[in-house]
Formats: sequence, structure tokens, C-alpha cells
Amino acid sequence: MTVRVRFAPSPTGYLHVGGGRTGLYNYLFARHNNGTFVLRSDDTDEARSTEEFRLDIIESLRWLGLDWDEGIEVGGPMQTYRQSERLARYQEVAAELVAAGKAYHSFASPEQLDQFRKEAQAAGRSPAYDGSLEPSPADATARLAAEEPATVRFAVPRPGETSFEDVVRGTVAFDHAQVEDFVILRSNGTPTYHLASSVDDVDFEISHVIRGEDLLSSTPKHILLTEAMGAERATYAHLSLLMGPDGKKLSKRHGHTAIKAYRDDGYLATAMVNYLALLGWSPGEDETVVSLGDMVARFDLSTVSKNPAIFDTDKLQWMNGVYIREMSPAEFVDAVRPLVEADLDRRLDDGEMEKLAEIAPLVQERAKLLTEVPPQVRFLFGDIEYDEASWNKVMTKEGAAEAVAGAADRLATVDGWSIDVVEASLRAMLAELELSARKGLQPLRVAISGSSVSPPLFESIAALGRPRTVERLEAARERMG
RNA sequence: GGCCCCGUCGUCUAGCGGCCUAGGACGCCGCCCUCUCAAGGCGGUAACGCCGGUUCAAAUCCGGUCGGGGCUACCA
Repeated sequence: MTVRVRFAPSPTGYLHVGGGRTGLYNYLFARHNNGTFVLRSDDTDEARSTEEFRLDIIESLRWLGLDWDEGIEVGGPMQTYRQSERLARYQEVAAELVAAGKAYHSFASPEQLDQFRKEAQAAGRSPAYDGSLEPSPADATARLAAEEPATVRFAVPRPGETSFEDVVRGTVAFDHAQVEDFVILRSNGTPTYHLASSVDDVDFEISHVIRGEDLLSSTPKHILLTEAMGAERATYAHLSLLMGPDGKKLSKRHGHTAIKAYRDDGYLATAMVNYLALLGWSPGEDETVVSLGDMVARFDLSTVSKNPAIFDTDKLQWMNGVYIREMSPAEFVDAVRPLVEADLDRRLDDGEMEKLAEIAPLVQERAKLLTEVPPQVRFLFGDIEYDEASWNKVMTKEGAAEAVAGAADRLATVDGWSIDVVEASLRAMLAELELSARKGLQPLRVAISGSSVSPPLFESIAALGRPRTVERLEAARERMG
């Protein structure tokens, strides 16, 4: 069987984490089955679609590492993968369906429809519109000839039922009494989602439609449309939705929903992909950290969970830390350099890059987010600002002044300069002053970094260099009076 | 309201009739390590929504109930 799947977001917003997961599952399924992954732009909603969002979707998918074989940006056998450029084809199909008596021009006004639904509901009948408001065929022809605006609706066969085997949900059935004669062409001639999507899935020969559960109840419409076109239906798989911590559909008020926002916050694509995959799928074997390649090898759509999943940033953050620690030192420096330079608002010179490389491994094992790094290394590259809370907590303690003074004097004159030399010198000082490491070293940390939290002290001092270390210790000594 | 989907620790999940006194991961708590913060090591906390039924045996099958979610547009 040739597997062809598509991810078809609407460019009406930045790529959402839920969309990212849907894209990922499509990608995993395609790659696992040596199939084709198509990226389509479902941009029939002209009013809400923008170029910015279209670009963001492409960029976010690329960032996640989900490359596609056919579609927007990369092309393929179809002339275009943007629905907005295939309008004529949808109109053609709609005309064919009308000619075949499988669809009809509808003159029902919004008000009439509204009333129909209300009455049906009040009478305990299905509110699904069944075409009963339409004029006789002769009248319809006349009104059409008079250019009266009309939509095109699909004539759902009633009585009837559409059922299908959903790969993740099992058998799902819908009574046609519940499926309305849905609009496929608006009165302005543009196609609705149902038409455009179904036509494209047929024309692009999509074998598996993997999408969000929000489209589950639209599936009978798509199957009806597909079969009315004389095509074979695809296999469907509906993924549960992503929820916020309160169990409600994930939205802006829960924090970030855009993939891009996580990238900006210092998350790694590898961690994001791993985390997203676990939201509804388990590689088994009690494993949680799995590379994209491993996922491809082990992915099985039929084992995907039916439960909605809550997007938990705590676990994402933990996982990000795992992936940060997995980077090689060079990769880490490369990843962090632009952030440090942006923080400083200038380029780092060769000497500074050496210092960064020196201290980076120490920061790497501590960071959960890339964005935590600049504040941790800032002290090496520019003037420091004292964090007042740190200063007040540490510098007013017993022995703090002595430690700073002692360190300043010793480090100014010690022979040589290395981590070991710094440590030996400072430990000797602690012994002489009879201070514990905790009490004696914290003031030095604040003096050289400005904060009570920093990378390990001896390494930090060694990287800072003698002149600046002594300078900062003297400055602190002075500030302490 | 109607139709549809879902229901195992706080969260993501394993589990497919006996291997379950329910496993793993995050979080949380404690201890160890320690120059801060992390990381790491060790230990702990915590769940089969409820009620019936089937069966020698049910987290696993069936029914109901309750709860959550989706759809109900000339949005997608």
C-alpha cells in the first residue's frame, strides 16, 4: 500500500503546539511506512489567512525537523498546494455534483435556516437541515436564471448512515438524519472547507487522513463527498485534542500556544518533538527520551491514545534540560552564542569566545532553557550589576568583608593563574580565616558575578582572569565600607 | 438541547481476563553529594470516576450512570 498523508493547516494563526503534534504524527506515520508527507495550505478563508502565518507554519515545521516531500515551498506533481489557487477545480467538482443530482442550489436564507433549526429542536427532531425549504426544481432553475444568489449544498442521502473504521477510535457511525445538507460552495462561489479538503484529498491521492478530533463529526461529510466524486475514501485517524492545565482546550490564556514562542523561550526542537510525540503515543519499554529516528522506527498509529492530553510545561522543561545536556560542548556553544550576543548587544571577539567555551559546559549541565544562559555568563563579558537581594543576603554576613579582602589580596599576588591555583589559594584563605566554604565563598561569588547564583566559583574566577577578578573584589570591598 | 468522542497516580502514560499487593516518566517530599544554583544518586507520596452485570477470576468484557471534551456556520 502506498502511504500518502498530508498536514493541512490553515494560515490563520501561528503554528499551534497541537498543530505541531498533528504534523509530527503525520510525519512519523509517513516515514515509518516509507510514504509521502504532503504539506498543504488550507487557505480558503481569505479574510483570516495571512502570508505571515503561512511563513510561520513553514518555519516552525522546518525548525521541528519535519521535512515534507511535496507541498508548499517544495512543490511536487501538483501545480499548487495552496487551496486559494485551486478555486476553479472546486467549482468544477461542485458543478459536476449538481449535474449528477448529488448536490443542489440552495435558496434558503439564513433566517429561514435559523427558524428551521429552532423548530426542529423544539419538536425534538434533528436540527440538521434536510433541504425541505427549497423551491421546486422548476422554480429553482428560474431563480438561478434570474441570478438570485444561492449556495450549493450536498444532498445527503436520507435515510442512511455513514460509518468508518477510525484508526485510533475504532468504528464510528453517524446517522444521516444528523448530517445536514451542508454547503459546499458559498453564494460568492468560493468553496467551503469540506469541499476543498475532500477534493484535494482525492486529487492528491491521500491514503490516510490524520487530523484533530475536532474534525471527527465532519468526517461523514468528507466520506460522502469523496464517494460522490467516484473516489475511494481514505483511512481516517482522529487525534485527541490538547488541553490546558485546567482541562479546557489549550488556548492563549494557558500561556504560549505557538511553537515559535517555545523556540523563543529557549526550548530545543529535539525536546519539543520528543515531548509532543509522548502526548498520546508511547514508545513502550518504559522509555521517555526517544530520538526522532527511533520514533520513526517504532511509530504505530493504532496504538495512539484516545485520551485528550494536557500540555504540561513542567515535563517539557525537564525534557529540554535532558536534551541540552545531551548536546556536545561545541553544539551548546553554537546554540548559545547568538543569545549571549543578543543579550550583550554586540559580537563576542575571539578571546571572549574562548572564555565562553571554558565556562559553557558548567552552564550547560545546569540549564533547562537556552535563555537561562546569558544571565549566567554575562559577568564574563561586561560590567556587572549587583543583584540587591543577593548583596543584602550575603555581604552583610559575618566574615563576608574579611573573605572579600582576603581573596583580593591573595589573588592579586598568587603565582600563576588556573582553576587549581585559584582554588588552592582561596581554600588556604578559608583555612586562615576559619571560614566554612559556604560562608567564605558566597561573598566572592556576589563580588565577581553580582549574584548569589552563578556557575562554580573557581572556574568562574579562572575564566574571568586576574585583573578583572581583583578589580571586582576591590570594588566590592569598597562598597562594603 | 441533539449527535459524536473520551474516562488508570496532580500530569503524560504502560496495561488488551489471571504475571497487578497496577509499572515507567514529570511534578512533589525526604536523604546523599555539594562553594551557590542546578545536575546526579537513593528513597518516598500518589490512580483503575461510580453502580450493576458476565466470569472460577475484571483496570481489562457488557450495560447504566456521572464527569470531561468536540461538533452543531455560506470557520476550519
